[in-house]
Amino acid sequence: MKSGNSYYLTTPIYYTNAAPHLGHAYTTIAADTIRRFKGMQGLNAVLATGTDEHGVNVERAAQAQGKTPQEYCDVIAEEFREQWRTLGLAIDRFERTTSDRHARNVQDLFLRCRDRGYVYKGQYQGQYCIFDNLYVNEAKPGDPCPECGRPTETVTEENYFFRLSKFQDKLLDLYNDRPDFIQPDTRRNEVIAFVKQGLQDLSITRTSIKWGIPVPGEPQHVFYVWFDALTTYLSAVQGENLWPADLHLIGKEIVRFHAVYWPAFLMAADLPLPKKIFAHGWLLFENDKMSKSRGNIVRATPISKVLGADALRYFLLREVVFGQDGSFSYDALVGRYNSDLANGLGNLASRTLTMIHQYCGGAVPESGGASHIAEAATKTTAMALDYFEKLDFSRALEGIWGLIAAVDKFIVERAPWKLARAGGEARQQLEETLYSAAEALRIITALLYPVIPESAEKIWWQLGYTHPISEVRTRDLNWGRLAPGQLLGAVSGVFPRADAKASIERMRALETEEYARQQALLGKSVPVPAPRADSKISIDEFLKIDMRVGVVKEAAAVKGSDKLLHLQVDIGEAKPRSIVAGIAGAYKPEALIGRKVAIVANLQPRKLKGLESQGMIIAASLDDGPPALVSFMEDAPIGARLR
RNA sequence: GCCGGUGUAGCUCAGGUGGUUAGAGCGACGGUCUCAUAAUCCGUAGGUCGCAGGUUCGACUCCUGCCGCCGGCACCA
Repeated sequence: MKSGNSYYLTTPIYYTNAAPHLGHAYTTIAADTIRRFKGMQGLNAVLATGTDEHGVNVERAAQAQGKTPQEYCDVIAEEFREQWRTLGLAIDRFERTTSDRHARNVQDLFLRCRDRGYVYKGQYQGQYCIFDNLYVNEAKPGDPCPECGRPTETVTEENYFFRLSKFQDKLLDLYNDRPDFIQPDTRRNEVIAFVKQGLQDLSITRTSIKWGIPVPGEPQHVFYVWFDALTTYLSAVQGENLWPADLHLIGKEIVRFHAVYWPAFLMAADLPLPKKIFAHGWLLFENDKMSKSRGNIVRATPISKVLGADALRYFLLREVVFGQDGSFSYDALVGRYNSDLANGLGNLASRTLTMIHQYCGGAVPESGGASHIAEAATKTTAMALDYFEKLDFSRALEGIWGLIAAVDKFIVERAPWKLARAGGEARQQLEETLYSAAEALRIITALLYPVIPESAEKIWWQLGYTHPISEVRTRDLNWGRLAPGQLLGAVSGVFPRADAKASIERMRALETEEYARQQALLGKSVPVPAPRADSKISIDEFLKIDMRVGVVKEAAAVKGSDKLLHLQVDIGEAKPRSIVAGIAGAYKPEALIGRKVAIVANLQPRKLKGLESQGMIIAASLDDGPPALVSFMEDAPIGARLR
């Protein structure tokens, strides 16, 4: 049972296939912010994160470095831990899929599901690449392996299956009864649409993988990804009365696993379901998707080293609407930093505290404050708390900055420096002004603690407090709590203005270093799928592939497909080859006619959308980028062989 | 192809159930104060509200079609 005063939230557990980058940091920073906010509400907030360490990719990465999987994972898991430490994130539990208690949990969950009749042994049939030891879930017989391009083989093996098909109605009821279960609504709608079209049973074990948690009593079976990974949410707080989780914070790419599979597993095991799943959007880098193949992944620590972790936290939560995709760029980051943090909050703190030192001997003056500022502060507080509760961070921050602007304006209107010179009756006005500014600053600072904890605490000390800001509760946000007579601490700038050009250069330089360091950690062959030593092929093997120069005679879009073009390619044979190619995203049919291309001529024909494809067009492409057709600088004769 | 979302100032975005001169923040430009981090504050410039029709006395706001972008499914990988 869960204790009423607690709030348990999780991030996904991160796959040890990659080193931590800004995307990981984004989720974890948001989670840390929520955790602190819940703490401010007086709840015992517990944040769990961790690492997903099983599977073939990890096994292979370890092997490439001559390490055991466990040794390899120890290094990467520590890298994640260290990352969160460096960023000052308050991680309460760090669960690894390789922990003993987790293995027992996965096995228990499995047994509970099996005992209730939701698990059965069946035949898995699918495509498998022997070379890469990889299951290609959606591939059809004859399809190439996405990793190495070799043909996949149809394998049949004995697996355990989970009866996901039994849960369609229960899941739909769940989404219907608890509209907040999946947020934002667009994700919810997608999940409902997905479940409505029917669910297939899920293979949850494999026999060909070794690096994983064994099925009880049958060690040749090992649990496959999601059954293992999702269960860490239970393992992380085992025996702590914290389950069910109040919030699973995830990225939108793993919504299905959390919103469909996970509740089904739990229902099957008769365990309570998490309260809410919130999927945030992707962080783009200067409007492009961050991906390994583009080489535009950014890491968090270089940013925090130059502008501070709080600058990054503020930027991510202010600039990006939580739940939608957002864009990171160094320019925008520094822009936000200077305009909002340095000129806005930092400057307000600096001017307010300095004036109290100069005009009031460093003690909070005696006053109730100006009523319209008190009102504005009260309104802003209510609004910001409401937005925080809804995880609408950008709106909350926007509102808080409205209050900062109001106080700045008020200071200029009152001109305390003039009041101080005037003396006499102006004294009371001066004190009211400075009390208002200081009290507003106190409230603003406390409200911002979940988002910028380190800087908020600095301002907090400067306001003269001796207890940590983490002890502030929402009721303390009421106007008038700042005690007159309280002696301020020494003033020092919290967000010094940044030279845009210099700081960007510095961040870029550090980023390069950090990238190199992480690459070394991972072993070179992991991030860039370069050919490995044992993947060399003989010339004979190569010559089996018959590549020919051809010219496109006809090209047309394929009905009912976004990606396919149907081409007629002349390679000097009696009849042009009919070739179906997935290049519609990059090429208009008419632009291809007459173009010289390279094709693989001895590929087994196959049917795509009812059209026979008698070959394959050679194109260069990244995982997620548009393909670029191979072409020739010099005139290449039709039918010529490539070798 | 089906479903959903979206397209408003240079940038990021607000604009319940249609109604006087379409807003904010940042950026730019001009000015001001001097407590403060060349900060603050005041002001100015800048928008055919994706395009084309339609409904209406009147549409950014409703309807239809088209175009662009994003996502889900299918498909592909």
